[in-house]
Amino acid sequence: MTDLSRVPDEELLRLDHQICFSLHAASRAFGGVYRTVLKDLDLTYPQYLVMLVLWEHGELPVKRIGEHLRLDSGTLSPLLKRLEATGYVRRARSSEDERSVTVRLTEAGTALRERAVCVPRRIVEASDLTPAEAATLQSLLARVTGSLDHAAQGFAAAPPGPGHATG
Amino acid sequence: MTDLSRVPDEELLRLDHQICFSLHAASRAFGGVYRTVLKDLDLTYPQYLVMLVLWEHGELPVKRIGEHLRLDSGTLSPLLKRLEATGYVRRARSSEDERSVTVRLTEAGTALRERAVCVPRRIVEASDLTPAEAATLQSLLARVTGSLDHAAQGFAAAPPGPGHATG
DNA sequence: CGCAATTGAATTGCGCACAACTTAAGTGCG
DNA sequence: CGCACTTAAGTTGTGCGCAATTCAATTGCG
Repeated sequence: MTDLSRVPDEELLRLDHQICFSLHAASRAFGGVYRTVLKDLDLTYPQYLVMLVLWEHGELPVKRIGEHLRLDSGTLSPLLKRLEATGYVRRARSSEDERSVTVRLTEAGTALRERAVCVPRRIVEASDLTPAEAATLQSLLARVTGSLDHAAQGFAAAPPGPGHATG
Repeated sequence: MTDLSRVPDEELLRLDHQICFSLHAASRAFGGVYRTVLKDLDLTYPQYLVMLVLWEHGELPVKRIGEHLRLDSGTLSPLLKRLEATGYVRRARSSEDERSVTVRLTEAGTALRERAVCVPRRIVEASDLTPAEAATLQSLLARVTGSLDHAAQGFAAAPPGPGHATG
């Protein structure tokens, strides 16, 4: 088991280049393929994510959508306006709580699901991963995201503390 | 070995939700941690990537930086202007080829490396991955990026061609 | 040489991500 | 009740990422 504390900083600087850059590049590569595939549906990639959430859960307040996707109103408000302009969703203030805005699918938005059903297969094929690899990748990413979010919380709590290895 | 063609579309739609979203979320989670860690250095995450390239390769034309990071001048031009405004790089037209702009580190930019050396360790610790896991993740991401780029090329080359499944 | 094609940066326009702030609605405690 | 606090959306400003366009410099070919 490699002891991280023994690896010199200089080397980590290169390793880091590999990992952070790989993730950055992979994310953009996915974005590019989604962009191509989703063009026919008049959706961007983040808009597609919102539609997936709505197809799965039905109507939701903006807040809930944000929780599913970890996005705040600063990102979602204009995005949802564009989805509404395209005609896929409708936004309406909740009558029970006037602060809340409920987003629900229009007929066009519901119907779009039929046309979107072929998207995942095209992406998975383009990625050229076996289901097992995809599963490995997915679980590693989920773990990393959890750890990083946890660490980010720590940063907020404990300012510029010196090396506090999570272990 | 799971045969992808047997998995129903409906299920893929959910699986896809998992994979694409995981990557998206992980990328943003990394971004958040980098943002925190890099704030002291007056660098954004993409600016940090550029600095890594320059620290490794010395002065480079914009074109070369773009090749290393897969970014075009539309992204790099304003980013490099900001790096120049911060005082980390200087841009100058090449005398041999007036079309080309050479980017080189200033003293401050070179000196920054010393202060950036601790960044990777903090990120790796925050991600809570073992070196082996990091290696697995990195290689999977590299493969996916390659495949996706290749597929994207295919989209460009063969416009609305009939089913040319990548196999 | 002369002119079309190519190349490298930069610019413009759009959309996403996020921080910081604003506004309006709900909640709670004295 | 009244007033401070919290919460949900929205707005503003900055910085990516990318497509499309522009412009100048270079290259290539007749």
